[in-house]
Amino acid sequence: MAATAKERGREARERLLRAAAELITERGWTGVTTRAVAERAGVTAGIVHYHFDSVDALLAETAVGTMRAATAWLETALEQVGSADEALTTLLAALDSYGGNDPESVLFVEAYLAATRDPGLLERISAVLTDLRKALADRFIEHGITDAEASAAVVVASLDGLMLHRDLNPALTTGTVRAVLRRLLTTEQDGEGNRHEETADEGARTERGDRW
Amino acid sequence: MAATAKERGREARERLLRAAAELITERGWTGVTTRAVAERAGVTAGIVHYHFDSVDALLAETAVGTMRAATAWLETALEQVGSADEALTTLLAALDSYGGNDPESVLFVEAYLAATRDPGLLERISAVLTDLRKALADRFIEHGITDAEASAAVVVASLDGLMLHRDLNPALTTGTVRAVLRRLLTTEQDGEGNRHEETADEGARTERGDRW
DNA sequence: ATTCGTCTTGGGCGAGTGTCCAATTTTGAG
DNA sequence: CTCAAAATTGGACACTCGCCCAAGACGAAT
Repeated sequence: MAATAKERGREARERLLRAAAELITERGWTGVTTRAVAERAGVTAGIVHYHFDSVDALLAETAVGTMRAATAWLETALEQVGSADEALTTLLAALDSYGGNDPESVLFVEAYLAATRDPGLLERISAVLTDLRKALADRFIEHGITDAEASAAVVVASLDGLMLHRDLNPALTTGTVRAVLRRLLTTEQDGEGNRHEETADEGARTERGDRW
Repeated sequence: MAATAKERGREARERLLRAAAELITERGWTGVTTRAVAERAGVTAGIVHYHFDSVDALLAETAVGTMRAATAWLETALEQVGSADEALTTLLAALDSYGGNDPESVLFVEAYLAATRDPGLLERISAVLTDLRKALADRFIEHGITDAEASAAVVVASLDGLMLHRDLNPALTTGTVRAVLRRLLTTEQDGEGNRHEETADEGARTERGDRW
């Protein structure tokens, strides 16, 4: 067998995946073309159909892979969290870590819309998000949050919505959103005061004037 | 001048706008073509560039027009609302009124993503959503909701995120979401119990097993 | 040195794209 | 009836699209 040839092939394949991810956010799902992907990856156009069955197959694999990587990172980050508030902060910080228009988040939404027209893609994406929801719900359960699964589902969905709206609404700063979202997290003994288990780290991560 | 001719022209123009709106949700923003729009509108392809400067101009006008109409309807609906909970119910019901994949909501998201690549479109869309946010915030203020503007902004953004996720998560029913979202609406004297001004109409609109 | 498997090249195919425009039809105004 | 404005037609332009494939490149195995 050809160890080096196979290796180089794998590398080209991965460059194509990365190039496709960039182009999805830049041009939109249906706006990504064979030749544009090839050019950005530094290969010729013919290569694309050697490594992938079709452009749609390339886009689907790119999207699922990118989403899986991003959520896997989030899930391990959530494991090291000491309170429900901190879990919320972790999620918001992930969005915050990018500039005005986070390319990775845009890819998420492009993938959702593409899944609208591709049942196979829908199923693969559902699996990715189910895992993320479960990871967040587990944290919520652990810290006694009421209605943990439903709360986690709404929070995860809301994050995507907030991402879409951040360009449309200058007032949507991380700090503001955090203050609102934490209200939907309540604990059992929350009846007398709506206070949360940990309010100490209030403005801990708001040091930068982040506008996400 | 030609009154009837002008009238027919106006009608053709509006048919093009409606056809474009359908195709945006079916094929995605960048997947809409001159000829497809013309065919669905029942006119020849040349007409498109008689009534519109370009395909992008047609798409932008379609999106802004559709969004403006939808939000205007919502805004008047919100005016006749008697409590903050009822405002929430009104918004959720708007999403709920459509089947598995609401074509109008998908158009919203397609427009957001398109606005990512078109500053002019971004500005027009921002104006539409600012009005909707303000209408909701006014209701919240009227009924003593804490942090009204921020809460309204998060709710409106979350709605779009929930729309995207409803196909990915069978558990996201209207009733479940409502129960979670209402928690982020708190009033001044909410300190002793986290109860809301009106809890009477709890399951009022959940009669159908709606899955949105 | 020859064979083999893998990857890569570059060009070509038919179909589809946005946009334009001269010619034609429709229609109300003079 | 005549005429000009508005709306429409159908075809053409120069590209770009996804996909395919014969031909070559090149290191590894024999």
